[in-house]
Amino acid sequence: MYALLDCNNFFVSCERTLDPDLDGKPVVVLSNNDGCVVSRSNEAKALGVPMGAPAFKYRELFAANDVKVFSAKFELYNFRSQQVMEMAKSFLPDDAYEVYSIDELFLDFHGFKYFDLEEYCNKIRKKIDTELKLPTSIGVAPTKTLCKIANHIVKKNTEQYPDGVYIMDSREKIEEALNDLDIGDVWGIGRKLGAKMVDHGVYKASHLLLKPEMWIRKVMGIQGVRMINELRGIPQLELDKASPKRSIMVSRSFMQMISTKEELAERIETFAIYCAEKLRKQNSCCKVISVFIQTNRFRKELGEYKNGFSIILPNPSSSSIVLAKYANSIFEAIYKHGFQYKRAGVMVSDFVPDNERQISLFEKDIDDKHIPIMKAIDKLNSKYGKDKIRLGGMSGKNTYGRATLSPEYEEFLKNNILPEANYRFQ
DNA sequence: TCTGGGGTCCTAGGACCC
DNA sequence: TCTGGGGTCCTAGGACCC
Repeated sequence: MYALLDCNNFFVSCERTLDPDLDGKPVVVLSNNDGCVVSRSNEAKALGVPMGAPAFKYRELFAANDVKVFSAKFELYNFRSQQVMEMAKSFLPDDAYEVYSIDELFLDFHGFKYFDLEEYCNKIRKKIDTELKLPTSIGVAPTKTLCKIANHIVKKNTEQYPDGVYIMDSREKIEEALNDLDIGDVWGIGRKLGAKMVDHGVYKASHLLLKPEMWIRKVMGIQGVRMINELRGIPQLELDKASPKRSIMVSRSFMQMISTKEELAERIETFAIYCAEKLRKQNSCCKVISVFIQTNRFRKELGEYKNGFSIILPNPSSSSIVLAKYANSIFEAIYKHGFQYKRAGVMVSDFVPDNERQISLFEKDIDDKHIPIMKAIDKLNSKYGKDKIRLGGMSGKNTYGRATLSPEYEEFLKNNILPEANYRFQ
């Protein structure tokens, strides 16, 4: 059996660890630039605030219902996430887990045959709840896809499962769950596939199992075949071990649109430098760097332009200086005057370990010279705080709108050295 | 006025090879 | 008038996830 441990309303729950007065009140957390709702308390959900709701459309509802609104504090969420993961992992043998996202952890209960899993999961949950003040749900089932569903069931039926644990351990329980579950709520069915399924009369998860495998294969590809096996209780997906990332992206939407070339160039350079720092943190060098820029897709009347381009580096690099230079040269090539830009980003990919760099015979390799400088900068920044040391030209302006930091959070930042995240970021 | 920021995997189709 | 049949590798784009 596998389990999925999932933190309930994670970002909101993190806010409540700083201020218990928020308990029982409607609370939402907003994305960067205070743009979208990315986490909602149960009370906020009950008021009809959807996930991803643009904040400006809900200001009145927030005010009318005294909803507490917070800007995202990713340092805090990462810190809490690591606390949860550490605590949960301590209940399992080495490597019998997969950190799936900032608030989700898969557990592998292989070898727990003689354990009462319900009782054991309760123990895990209670410890996290009492010591960290973070509520979680645990779904247990024979496959990862069914764990997702078991977890979903816990969250939907809190009165029925007040302990936050559901064990899906029989044919009948699985059948019942699949009969109840809308096809769009199956892990791996998104908006497009969901619509297509409905067109073909597949409304519930169980309907999918009635379709011939050839049809599944044609409509959904190989993933679909895996999915139906997982739904039948035949494991197709193993736990992924923590592995270095295969690509790294830094991108932002700008609170105010950017119309000068210099300002946008500066942002791109900053993004490239952040990419380089993340690369060095996982001891990788990249072979490819890409840059994209785009106007506001919600303001088409201002004119639309969107472009991006990748180049292969002469030598794999993790140098801030090198990556900033190439990012800028791409930017020069794709920039078009006369538009107001809303969003831009830099992505690096095609990694090699930094001790296995294959140096081009024909290009001079300057990366080696940069490495000592870079490492020194990284060290100073980790000691004294992000961006205390910067390359000349890197923007020092804070371009985020982050209006609603609380005094408790200022206090929290003062008292904690925040570790880096090493999992997928929400 | 105001609409996030990351990631992964798969597929189709083109380039190229013999 | 006639115009192979495979393979492999790479890339862009689309789908999904949180």
